[in-house]
This record gives sequence, structure tokens and C-alpha cells, in this order.
Amino acid sequence: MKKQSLNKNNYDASVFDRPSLTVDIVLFSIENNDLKTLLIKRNIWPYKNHWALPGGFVKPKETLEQTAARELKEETGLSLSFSEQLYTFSKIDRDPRTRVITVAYFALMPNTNSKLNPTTDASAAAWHSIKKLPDLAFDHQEIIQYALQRLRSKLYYSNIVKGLLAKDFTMSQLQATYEIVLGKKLDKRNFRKKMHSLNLFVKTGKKQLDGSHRPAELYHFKNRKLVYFA
Amino acid sequence: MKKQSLNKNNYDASVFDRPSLTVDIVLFSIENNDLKTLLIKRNIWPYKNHWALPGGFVKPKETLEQTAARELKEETGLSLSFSEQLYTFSKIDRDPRTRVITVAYFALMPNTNSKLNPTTDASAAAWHSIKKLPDLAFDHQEIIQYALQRLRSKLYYSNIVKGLLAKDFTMSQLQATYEIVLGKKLDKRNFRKKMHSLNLFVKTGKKQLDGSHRPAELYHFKNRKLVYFA
DNA sequence: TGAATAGTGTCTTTCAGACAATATGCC
DNA sequence: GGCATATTGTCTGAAAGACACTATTCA
Repeated sequence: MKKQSLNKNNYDASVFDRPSLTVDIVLFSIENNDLKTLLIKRNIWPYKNHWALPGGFVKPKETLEQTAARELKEETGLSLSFSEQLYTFSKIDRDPRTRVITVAYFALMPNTNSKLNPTTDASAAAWHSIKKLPDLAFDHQEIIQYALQRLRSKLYYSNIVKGLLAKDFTMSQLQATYEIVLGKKLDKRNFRKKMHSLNLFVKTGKKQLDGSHRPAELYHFKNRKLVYFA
Repeated sequence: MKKQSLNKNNYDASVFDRPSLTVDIVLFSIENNDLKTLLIKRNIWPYKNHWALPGGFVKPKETLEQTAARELKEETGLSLSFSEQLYTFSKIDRDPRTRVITVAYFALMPNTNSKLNPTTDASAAAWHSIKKLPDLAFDHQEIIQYALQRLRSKLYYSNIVKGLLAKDFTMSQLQATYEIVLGKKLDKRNFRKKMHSLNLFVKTGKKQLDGSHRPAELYHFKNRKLVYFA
């Protein structure tokens, strides 16, 4: 196979007589009470110097999930815990190089303040608030909006919020996470009534003491896996 | 590009140093009060003489939706009205030829008793009850089950049932369609109360007279498009 | 004892689910 | 009038949503 070149003039599209396939990852996390997504800064054509979702080409011997994990690791140094397939985007001109179809994945991680270590095709990696995203490469804006919808709706019928929380958490932290993602305030009593009725949590017995006020019970999820409840 | 050959011994996998991409279509329709899906009988290796979902390789200049419509037309003679993307299946060994990733689409059509006209890779095309499917090629059994889940759950929060009905229909026909797809009986009064509360239908003014009993009001959908209501 | 956050219960409204009698047309 | 299907309303229980006070710790 011919080597793929790196700018518009000597780009050989004949290499691609079938569509190429990539995986892109929308990784969400909460930082400073704000929902953020991880972007990398491209240092090659096309969209050089634009921010983009981490992602890359699928290798013949790896599953799409493996591609997602590998690319995220390569481009940011982060490891993937929870992820699920989002949608496959296939507009004909979404990539100026040639026909590229991308399977988008959506992933969550708790706030860990991990240092980001971009390598390869990225000159930088950074968390961006979903409230003010920069100009993005390709159709990545659309992909992020799709992922955000999916995340928001899954809050209502699954324990997906787990992906954004540390192992142990307080009911206040849980509620704050819902509020940040949904972008609206929730009633404290109704929220707790609902959450307790779901029977998804157990008390750890520990309490969180952090200031001059009543300490909060710490909970964790009963189930290791994603659970649907509606 | 080398021509692809047709049996295991002289199959040249080096043609595929990147994953190949196909589209498969799960087309549902109701026939004789039974939910059926359209299958074709393969007349080439692999899975020769097995039933399989209609589908095929994505061409460079077509969208996935166009691939779906083209393949369905080629293999069955049918035209696609409603369809939506289902999921992308990518297990490494799902296709014995080489690495093939497939984007599954799920589609609906009203019962039209259209004659099926298989061509190209199919020696036959036929509707099969989802209650007793034959041995299927590839991972197509899994794909159909996934599509069926999607269809069933969408009945509860969208007007997707439209895809299975003629333009005008009675409330009894609507309810029967729900019952066939869900595989369970529903209460007539509660069903109608709910449906009318959704405000999705208008009376056509016409009535269906078909036998020695009270004629039924004919309705049609207000909205041309898919509408979500929950 | 004042400041800050944690934790809890009642009332009202809405919706799902159980349930049966009347209406209309054809023979 | 008899048969077959169409059409309609009430009651009950469960859950969502509005709403305010007490509990605990620390300074």
C-alpha cells in the first residue's frame, strides 16, 4: 500500500478506492463544576491547528473499541474506562482528504486532574467547556452535540452518571453532576427520593468531612456495570 | 484494485489491508398478522445457501443510506422509505473473508404484498417471521435481535409505527400493529386514551366499511416525519 | 451561637392500568 | 333481532413535582 502523504497537493486519493474508517472519541469529564470534553490540536493537514476530537484510523486487527482506547492513549495519555458506540458519521465530504467514515464513541471519566500527554498527530490536548467550544475540525461539532444529547438522555434511564463520579460520592455530588450535565437545577428532596427508590447505591459507612458543616454520607454504586432502570 | 474472487482457496485477503465496510438492512413489515423481516438467500461463498440480511459494500461516492437503498433495490426490487442507522458491528472474525465492518440499518415498510425480485448475489428473497428465523449468515441473527429491540422500544416514545402502516388506518389496525410488534395484548380503552392524548392523528372523515359491523374511523398521521413524544 | 451544608415528609397532580357497557352497520 | 366490531369513562394506585424545616459539624 502506498504511503499516505501529508498535504493537499501530493495527496494520493487513489489509495482510497474504498472508504477509510476512523474512530473518534467524545470524552466527557467534569472539571470546576463544568462539563468538558477532551480535544486535541491537530498539527497536520487537514485542519492544521484546529481543535478536533481524538481519534484515528482503524487497524485491521483491532476492534473499534480497541482503536478508541489506543488513539486516546496515543493522543492524550489517558486510559479509557467507560465507553459506548455513539453513531457512524458518513457525509461524503466530511473529510477533505478522501472518503472517510467515522464511528464515533462516547466516553466518560471522573475528574482526576490527570496530566495530558499529547503525542503523534496532536500538538496539544486540553479539556474544553461544552459551553464554549472552539472552531472544530471536520464535523466534530455535530458529533459532540450528538454525544451530549445521548449523555443527557441516558441520565434519565440508566446509572451512566457512574462514569463521571469517583468510586465514593455524596448525594450532593451526585446531584451536582446531574445538574451540571443537564444544565438545570433539580429539587433536592425529589432528587434524593428518586435516587434512593432506584436501589442502586449502598452506604459505605464513611462520611465526608469537608468544612464547618454537617458531614455527608458517602455512597457507592452496587453494580459495576451499566444498568437501565426505566 | 484486484478483482475479488469467489471461494476460500483463491481469496486474496491482501486486497484488504484496511477494514472493508458494508451496510446491512433489517427491513421489517407486517404480513398475516406477523412481524417479518426480509432475507435473501446467498448464492456465493461465504455462507452460500444461507439466508442473510440484504446489504453490501459501500461505494466511495455514496452515503450509507444510499448504499442501503441501492442494495435493497438490487437484491429484492424493493424501495426504501423509512430507515435509520442502527449500530455498527465490528467483531474481528464476523466475516470469514477478511475484516469487514458493517453498519446496520433498520427500516420499515407497510404491507404491500410487493413481488420480490432478487438479482445479483441473491438467489431468492423472502419474508421470514421473526418468531422462527432460519440459520443466518455472519452475525445477522444478532443484528436482527438488536433491530427488534430498537423497534420495540421506539414504539413507546415515537410515532415510528407509521412506517408499518398504510397512509390511512383505523385505531384497531394501529393497536394490532403495536400488539404484533410487542408480542403482547394491550387494553383497548387505555390504548386509545393514550394515543388520542398524543395529538398525533387527525380523522380523515372517511370510514372503513368491511363487514357486518360498525365501520371504523380512518385516521392518518399529522406529521410526515419521525416525532418523539416522551 | 451562627454559618454552612446534609438530610428528611406531605400534599397535589398526573398518568398508567384495571375494568364493561353502548353504538353502528350488515345480514 | 342477532352478530361483529367500534367507541367511550371511571376508579385506583404509583410516581412526579412543588414546597420548608430540622440535624450536624466547625469556628
